Amino acid sequence: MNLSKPQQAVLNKIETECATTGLRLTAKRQKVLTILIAATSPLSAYDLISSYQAIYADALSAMSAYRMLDFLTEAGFVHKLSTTNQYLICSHLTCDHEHEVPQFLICDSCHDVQEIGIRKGLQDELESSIEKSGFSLNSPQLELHGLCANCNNP
Amino acid sequence: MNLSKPQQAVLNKIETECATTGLRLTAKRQKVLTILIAATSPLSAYDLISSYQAIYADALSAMSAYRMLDFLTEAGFVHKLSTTNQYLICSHLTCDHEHEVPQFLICDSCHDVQEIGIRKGLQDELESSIEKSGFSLNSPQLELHGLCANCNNP
DNA sequence: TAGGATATGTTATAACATAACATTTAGGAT
DNA sequence: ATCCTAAATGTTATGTTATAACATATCCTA
Repeated sequence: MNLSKPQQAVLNKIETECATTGLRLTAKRQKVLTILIAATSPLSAYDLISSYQAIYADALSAMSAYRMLDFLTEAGFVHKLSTTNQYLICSHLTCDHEHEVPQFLICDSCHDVQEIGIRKGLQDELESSIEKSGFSLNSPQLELHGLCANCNNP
Repeated sequence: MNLSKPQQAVLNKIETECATTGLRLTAKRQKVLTILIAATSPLSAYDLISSYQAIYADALSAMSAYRMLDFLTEAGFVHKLSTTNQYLICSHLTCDHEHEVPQFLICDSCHDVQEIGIRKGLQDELESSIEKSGFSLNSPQLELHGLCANCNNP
């Protein structure tokens, strides 16, 4: 499967990180990851299974697909959109700055998804509104639905 | 089905609002709503179906359940938690202040859910970080996972 | 190189959600 | 009052998402 240069950079970065941290990026996991890196939009688990079959001429069971997705999500390489049950590569992997709370703008018209970084002030505000309750956050993720710039001005 | 006084107040408020706005709160919808008002934790659609059967000795089909839930969610009386596929009554219906962006703190240990209001500063910050992209929001909802105060200090 | 941990294979099924079309009911117009 | 229409509900079937349970293979390490 052919990746563009920036896509290849993402894959390289993940490979390096796995080598460093001891996470096992097996052949199948790498193939799944490659599909997600190359995808132009978020994929459902079953989309992924179809792509896998089409691209690698090899079956991927639902069970395996979900296991791979769990692994990649756990590791922070991939995000799951709970509101649409889809998966997408983290778009901030090759940034240098500190990893932030992922925040997704999901267009309900064209289904495009943009991952934006949460701003510091916002994150602070969010956390303070929560700590008051004695609640401790566990990697929050924001999914915001609406219309993207294109669909707003057709 | 017996509701506590504050629960009854929620139901009354919704009945009044429907009478005012012309929304049709049919008998079945009211029964579903009553179950959700009385529930001590969020319910899945199929939880609701079981409760309905148990309480009203009458079948509720999946199709109907989802239709009722859609209606109640559309109307803003009920929220859906996308991360857990569960539904719960809006806990701010009998507040006087302006209705806010719903924000949920979901405990991954005891599964308790707390609905807190988003603070003004946070909402502003959120919106400004989004408008920059030309994106227009459509009733955002935040679901934040972590551990509640009880589970933090057992 | 044996043994345990991690990953994957396999089968089945659970859990969540909606399509499509028929029928009933509520409420306004005449 | 009763007809008409839109909204709601009934019914059947099926699509979609996700996991349980147990078998087998592979990898690392002592």
